[in-house]
Amino acid sequence: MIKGGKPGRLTLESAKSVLREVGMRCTAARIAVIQSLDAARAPMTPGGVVDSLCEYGFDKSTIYRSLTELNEAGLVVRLDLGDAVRRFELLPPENDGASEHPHFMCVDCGKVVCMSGFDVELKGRSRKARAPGIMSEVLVRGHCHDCAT
Amino acid sequence: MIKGGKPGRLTLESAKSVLREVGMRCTAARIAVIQSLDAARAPMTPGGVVDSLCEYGFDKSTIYRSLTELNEAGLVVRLDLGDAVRRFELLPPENDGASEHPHFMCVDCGKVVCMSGFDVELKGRSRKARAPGIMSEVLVRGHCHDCAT
DNA sequence: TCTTAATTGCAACTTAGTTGCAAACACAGA
DNA sequence: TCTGTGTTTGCAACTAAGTTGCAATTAAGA
Repeated sequence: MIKGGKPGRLTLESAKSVLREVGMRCTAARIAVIQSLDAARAPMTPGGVVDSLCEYGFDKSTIYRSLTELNEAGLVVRLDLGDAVRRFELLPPENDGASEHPHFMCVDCGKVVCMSGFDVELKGRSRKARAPGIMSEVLVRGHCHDCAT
Repeated sequence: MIKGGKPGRLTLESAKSVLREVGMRCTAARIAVIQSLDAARAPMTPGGVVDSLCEYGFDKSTIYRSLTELNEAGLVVRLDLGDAVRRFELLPPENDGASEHPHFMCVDCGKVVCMSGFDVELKGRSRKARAPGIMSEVLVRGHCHDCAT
C-alpha cells in the first residue's frame, strides 16, 4: 500500500515499494509516472503525463504502456471525466478499488477537482422512479468558482 | 420547435421546418443527421452517425460539420458521457437549452440512459466541505441492471 | 429563371494513441 | 558481485478520429 498522505509526498522508495508489492519491476519510467501522478493535485490526462515526462527523455509509448499497466495492477484508476479525454489518478493508500469520491470538472477552464468529502444522493422525483443500474462513479460538471464569477 | 414526441417519428417535413426555424438551409445531409439522431433511442457518437450515413454517400466531414452546426444552432446537445467519446442527442420539443436530467452510462455495455425523473443531491460529509462550483450536468457511471446480473 | 452565398465532397492533414521489434535493463540466482 | 533471462524500453511506423482548405455544387430569395 502507498504510504503517506498528501499528494506530492511520494518518495522514490515508496514508489518502488508500491511497484514491488504488485509484482512489477521498478523502472525509471514507471516511477516517473507514479511520481508525476502523485505530484498532480488533479487527475491527469495521458497527454499531460506524456508532456511532463517526455522532456526527461521518456517515450510516449512507454508512458502510455506504463499507465495501462499501473491501471491493470490497481495502482492507478482510469477516470472518464467527460471531456472526451481519459484521465489517470493515483489511488490513495487506503483505497483498494475504484475512486470513491465524485469528481467535479469545470466546463469553462477544464479544471478537475476531486470532491473527496462529498457523498452523492440520487433521488427519484416519483415513487416509481428506478435507478437504471448500480452507481459506481459520479461526475459533476459545471462552472467552478473562479469561472462563475 | 420540434413537433411530435417519440423518437423515430420525425418526418421529413418536420425536420425541414426545424432547420428553417433556426435559419439553416435544408440540405439532405442535415436532414439525414437529424433523422438519424431522432431514430436513435440514446445519444449517438459522431462515429456512429458517420457510419450510419456514409453508406448513403454522405461524407464524414459533412456529417461532422452538420453535427457542429446543429449543436451551435441549439437543435442538438453535445454530451460528454465520460467514455472518451462525445455524443450528440436531438433536443426534445420542450427543451430550450442544455439537457437537464442526469445521464447514466453502463461501463460494461456502454448503454446510455437518460435519467429523467431524478434529482441529484451532493452532501458534504463535514460542515466545512464546500462544493467546488456550480453544478450544471451530472453523469453517473456504473453497471446497468442487465450487466449487473 | 437567375444569382449568390452557403454547403458539400474530396483529399490532405493533424493529433492521440497503438503496435512490432531489436536493444537495454531489472533482478533472481550463482 | 556477476550473469542469464525474461521484462521493459525507445524507436519508427501505423491506425483511427476528427479537422481543414478549396473547388464544385446547391438552396432559396430576387
